[in-house]
Amino acid sequence: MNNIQFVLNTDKIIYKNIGDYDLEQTFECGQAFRFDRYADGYTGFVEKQLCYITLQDEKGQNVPSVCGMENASMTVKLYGTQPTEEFALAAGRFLALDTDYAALKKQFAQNEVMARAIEFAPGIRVLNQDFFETLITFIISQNNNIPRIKQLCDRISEGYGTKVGDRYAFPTAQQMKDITEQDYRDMKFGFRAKYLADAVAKVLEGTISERTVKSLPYEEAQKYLMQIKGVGPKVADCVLLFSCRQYRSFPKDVWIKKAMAQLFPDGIPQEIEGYEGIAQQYIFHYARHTL
DNA sequence: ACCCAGGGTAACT
DNA sequence: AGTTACCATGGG
Repeated sequence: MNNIQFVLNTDKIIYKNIGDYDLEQTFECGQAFRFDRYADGYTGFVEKQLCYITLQDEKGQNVPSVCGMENASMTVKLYGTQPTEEFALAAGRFLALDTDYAALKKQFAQNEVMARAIEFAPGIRVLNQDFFETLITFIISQNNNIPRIKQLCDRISEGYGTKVGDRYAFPTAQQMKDITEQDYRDMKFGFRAKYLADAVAKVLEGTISERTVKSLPYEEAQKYLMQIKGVGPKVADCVLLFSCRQYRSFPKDVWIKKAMAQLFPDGIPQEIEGYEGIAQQYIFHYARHTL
């Protein structure tokens, strides 16, 4: 774990000495569906606050990527509110600034194939997103392509989320409580309609609680999430990896299955043990852009 | 028109 | 335990 070093300003937080980071690799690698490229960076919601995220090189110049740079920084500008120290820490965790990626990558790169995948996209970070949003968006993701997943996530946000500035936050479970299965069908969610209704209901009635998921060991947490209709091993793994810090959770989609067969015919290399999920992001990105 | 998508379920061997 | 059709929709 790293210490998160930051400076609070009136409307923004500046994180210092952040190590390798690439905004496009991080926000467009299929882990988050509600961040948009804007000006020199990306906008989206962090902890229900609308943020504008940019990276700076050692001279303070905005750049899309700071891989290989010393003393790079990240700026998170808030819309219409003042950052607190508590928010700065939470946002830092969301953005994975508290995790020592230099050490992880050094360990992974002892494997030759992993070294290649990391070199291809050294600025990927696994975000730590909101539990409920991650659950819902990855139910939507099943048997669906990324552009359309984004579209459907936007649709549900614009219909039921809180408007902040000119954008809509992803709705809470409470905000989604009156959406019926038919409503989801009318919004073109297709066969996922009943899955979404079940997920929201189980979260609201407490059958699925965020606190419980986060307290359980990996295997039990996966089974626990699979109580929800339409949540199988892949969706559960995505939720655990992208919102519960279960870094050994290894979502296996069609791309990863293809990539693993080709890149690692002998199975998962021991160099990534314990952090298969983080390693998986490099492999996923590498596979999608080269295979 | 055609294939496929960051899959899951149910109904089969 | 390991296959396979089917599910809705629309991006490319």
